[in-house]
Amino acid sequence: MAKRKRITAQMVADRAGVSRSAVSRAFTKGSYLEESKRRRILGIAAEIGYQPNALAAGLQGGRSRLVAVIEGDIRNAHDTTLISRLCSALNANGFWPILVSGTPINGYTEALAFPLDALIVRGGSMSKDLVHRCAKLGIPMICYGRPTEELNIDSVHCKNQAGMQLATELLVSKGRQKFGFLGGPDQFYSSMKRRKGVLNALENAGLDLQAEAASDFSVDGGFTAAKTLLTGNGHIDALVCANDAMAIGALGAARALGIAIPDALSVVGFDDADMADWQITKLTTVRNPLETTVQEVLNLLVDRINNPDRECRTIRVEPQLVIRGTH
Amino acid sequence: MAKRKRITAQMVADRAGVSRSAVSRAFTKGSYLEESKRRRILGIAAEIGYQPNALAAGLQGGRSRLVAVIEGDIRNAHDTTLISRLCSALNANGFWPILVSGTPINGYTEALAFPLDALIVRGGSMSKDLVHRCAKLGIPMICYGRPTEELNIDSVHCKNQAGMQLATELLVSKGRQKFGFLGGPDQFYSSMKRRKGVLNALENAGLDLQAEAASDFSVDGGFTAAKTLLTGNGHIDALVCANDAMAIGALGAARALGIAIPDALSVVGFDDADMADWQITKLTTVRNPLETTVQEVLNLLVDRINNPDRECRTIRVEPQLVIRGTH
DNA sequence: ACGGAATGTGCACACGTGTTCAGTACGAGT
DNA sequence: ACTCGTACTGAACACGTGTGCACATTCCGT
Repeated sequence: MAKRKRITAQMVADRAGVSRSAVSRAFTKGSYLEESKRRRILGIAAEIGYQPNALAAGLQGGRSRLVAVIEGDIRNAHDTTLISRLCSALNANGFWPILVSGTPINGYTEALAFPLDALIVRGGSMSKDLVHRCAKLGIPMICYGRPTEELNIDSVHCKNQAGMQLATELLVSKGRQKFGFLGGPDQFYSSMKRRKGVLNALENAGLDLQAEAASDFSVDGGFTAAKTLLTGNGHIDALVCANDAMAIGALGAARALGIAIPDALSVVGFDDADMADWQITKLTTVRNPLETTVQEVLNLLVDRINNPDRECRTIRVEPQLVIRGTH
Repeated sequence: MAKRKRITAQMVADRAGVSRSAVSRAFTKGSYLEESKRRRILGIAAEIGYQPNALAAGLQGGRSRLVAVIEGDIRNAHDTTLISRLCSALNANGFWPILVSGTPINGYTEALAFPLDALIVRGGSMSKDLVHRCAKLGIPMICYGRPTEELNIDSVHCKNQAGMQLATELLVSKGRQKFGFLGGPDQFYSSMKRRKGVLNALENAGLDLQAEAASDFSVDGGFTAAKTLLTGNGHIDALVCANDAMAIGALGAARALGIAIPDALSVVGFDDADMADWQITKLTTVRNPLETTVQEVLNLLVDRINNPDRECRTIRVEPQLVIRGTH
């Protein structure tokens, strides 16, 4: 073997005694071709294992069905899950996701070597250069996790502020009065908005934020930060966390300190990640719905491809309170 | 815009007053081209945003640098992490991973529409058809998670049996005598081998397995199964779990039942997943090293591309005992 | 001054496909 | 019989690139 010889349409044509065009037509539905001939061609193709070369087809002017998914540096397990689902959805809709991860070399513009049908990127991984080049080349760009109206780019993101406000209001309604907030890295858009949600709810209730700490969206980070927060001077009876991982760390810290949950302390998170629903966790949280987000991204993408000149759109996904056992 | 006009080498050539060949050569290192001319070309290319079209280049006979990564139906969080790392590594080495996930339609053979440089697949997601077609087309196939010598396919997998045996021996050396085993789905190759490791260690120590249950590699599954196991008739002082997720579920079950860990019960897992090292967990486990696996897969791949006719190779990755706090 | 090596460049081909365009065969309508 | 429309087909082109080959130019040694 070794010779890596690709099976071409010409071979099928020779074998079937037809022209190469006929073979192409046999695979293109909506083309004129005598039914018996089409069946014979498809039969021979299956027999010798012929498949139209997607590269050549993509070159041929039309759509390539290739979509770059810029993963960037992933921190959050929830993000990894989202990407995985997104790729599945792309597959199911006949697209081929090319995953671009790791640290950016040229702001991820290397991926533009392919004639992409679209490019999907997380808000945090967008570079000016990438945006500029995509616009110039006319490649649709879909962003998730952050609004991008000002850049004239389609985007999908969860209503972070409203969601966290909902969760905080729940705790207020339970009679909690001394609130702490466990945030993520400063530059994270989502963490900033979620914090705002907490402050809004507290202001509406005439309460103040008693304590605050920032960590890195990880379980361990949450554990350490919560431990400090809970052993600090001011007493706290409610801890709102900017994501589920940190909330779970906080639960561990409370347990280590002998603080009863939810009797002495309410803890809520954000995302409704897998681990929030574990029986050993049962974290009260806010659902940041993956399926909806994925579906909306796909809708935007398909819609944009069919109608390249339409106005850009920003989809705000509705968060949802998930009542479990830690509030 | 809308016209999605790709910038071609010809445009750069016109602008620079050279032939199109010169432009191609400017981007191909190792080609003869006057240095000043090369610089001028690259300058103009950067200016108008030209990049060689990877599709056209791939079509041109040589390597396409495309690698299909068959993800299949992912169950395990650890698998998702592996795939993410794998894609990063492929990126870093100049390959473009096309992710194929979801349920197989034709045994994942649709991905062969691309002239792939290679195809990476998990042991569990291999179909006879896929193997056959790849062999016929001369596309290198790398498998991970299962040995595949009999199929003449390169593969990488962890020494499941030896690893679990190591962990069991650790518990034996601590004086544990009543062992339970928490396994995964029957058809999982890895679970089977890990169980064998437990039995080996016990046999060497003259001990019997006291109790056994099978679950689904998930935290919740582990929780439920462990609860049953721990409340059953036979008393148990050591619980060996086929992966970390189930072990963490088991830890939760023990806590719920008021069983002190590690005083009254030892628990060990397998994988050394992220969650095993959480401060709230500190699970004693066996490292199934991701980085090594990824690196070995990449080595096999590059080596195979450079030398298509070499003998197939099976790499057995050495597991490593990770001592933490639950044994 | 002259032959030959060394260096640099452009032409043309190949890669494998989808699709347009002109053209053939054939049946039906007048 | 003649025209017209219909069903079908093959030749040819375009997509954008890398590279073999032949040719042009420069340089050097004698």
